Amino acid sequence: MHNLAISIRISDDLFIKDPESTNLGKRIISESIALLDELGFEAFTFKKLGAAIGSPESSVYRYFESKHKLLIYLVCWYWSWIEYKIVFGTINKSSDMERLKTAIEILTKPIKVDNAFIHVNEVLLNKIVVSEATKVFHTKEVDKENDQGYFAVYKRIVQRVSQLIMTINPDYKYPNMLVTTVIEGAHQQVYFADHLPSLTDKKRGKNRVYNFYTEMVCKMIS
Amino acid sequence: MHNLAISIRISDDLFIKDPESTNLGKRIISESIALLDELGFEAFTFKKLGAAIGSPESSVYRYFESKHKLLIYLVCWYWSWIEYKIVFGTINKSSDMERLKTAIEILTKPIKVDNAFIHVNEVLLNKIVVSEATKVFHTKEVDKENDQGYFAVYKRIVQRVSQLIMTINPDYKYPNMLVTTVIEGAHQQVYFADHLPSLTDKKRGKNRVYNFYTEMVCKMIS
DNA sequence: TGGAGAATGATAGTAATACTATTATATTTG
DNA sequence: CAAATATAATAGTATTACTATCATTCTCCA
Repeated sequence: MHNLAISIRISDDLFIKDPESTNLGKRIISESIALLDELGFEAFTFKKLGAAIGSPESSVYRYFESKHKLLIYLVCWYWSWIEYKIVFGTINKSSDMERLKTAIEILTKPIKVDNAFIHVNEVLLNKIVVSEATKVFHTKEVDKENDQGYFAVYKRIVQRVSQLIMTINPDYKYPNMLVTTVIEGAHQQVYFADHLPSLTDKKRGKNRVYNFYTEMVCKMIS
Repeated sequence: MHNLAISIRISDDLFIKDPESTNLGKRIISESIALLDELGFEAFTFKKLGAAIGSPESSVYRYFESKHKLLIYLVCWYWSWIEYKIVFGTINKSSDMERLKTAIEILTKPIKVDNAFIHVNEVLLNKIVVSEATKVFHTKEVDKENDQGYFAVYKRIVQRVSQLIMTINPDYKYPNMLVTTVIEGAHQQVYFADHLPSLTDKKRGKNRVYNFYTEMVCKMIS
């Protein structure tokens, strides 16, 4: 169908050798997604990943310095992909309010596969982001890694949506708080639905996360 | 001042030997809080903790099975303490709305030391909860640990506040989502203010987290 | 007061993890 | 076809997250 000549560009600092540049690199990406989903970040090791792709762990280390950096790489990839979806999804909308609602939809509704990137399973990657992404910045190295620019894409998405909000209501006081509350909250509700259902409201149907956070944004900025 | 004969009761499953029952146990608690704050969960080890209290790591293992269980213990202790503050803080209020606002205040405003528990520094413990608590349930063992009841206190707090909301507005559709969004969001905003300031709205002053989430709850349930 | 039982200390050991290093063998490319 | 590059195969290291054992100290109560 639509096979665009688009590739997601990730900061050079996140890898030793660009995994997009070789076959082995792409297998590292696709298998690490599968394995991270299966084992979780703690039990995931480069040795196991090596076994999964039929290569020694030393080969993986030629692409990524550590499993932590690999996780950041994947999360960055995810947010870059989301940013691209937001940009292209909002470009043709006729009002800021419509643009805002589309952005929230992309950020809160379940993910669908995107065949434009064959070695990345976006549905699994979203699951990983939902369950593991907090570990990316909840470490003692946050400040250093923030200085390195690892969280730039995420921050840019927040800025974009905040700016939409500020266009709609220039007096609104807490645009960043509202946007991060929505983005992180949405992931949290999905995780709770799977593992701690009493912490969410599962009965409210399939679009409850989208409905809840859309209503939240509308009420807050009006 | 007020030195109540109250002690926080934690589920037996979280420790091998009750740390409240001995002097060494209490030192394990107080030093683990200091060390976790200093090193972060990843760099924290029982060996280092042993060194800090002048005991071999094997002694620490007589109290806690693993550093993960110790973290859960501390987080549980924290939420039990918060629950006690909510219960006693709301008991004398004259309306449900006042009770709700008090609960939100306790959940979103900065923590002050509580001299009732000498071996626990609640301010540090709150910092640990803010930076490390997501690791408690973002593991592959969530479901098992949930079955063991490790998250009961947290869930009970969510239920309490949800019920307050439902008393005020029995038609409100998403009480649990709203409450968890507030609790987790408040911690997140504090973490962002320290490490990723562009993701929050620091300019909005000291009570911005409380103000933002109080406004959110009021607007959402009205 | 003395002795049993419990708590702690001292020390050792193990499998796994998160790497680094080295050399040999493919594979690509000019 | 040679040179450069990528990968495989293998080994090694410090640290982690434990478990095990035995000696010492403390405590409490008969």
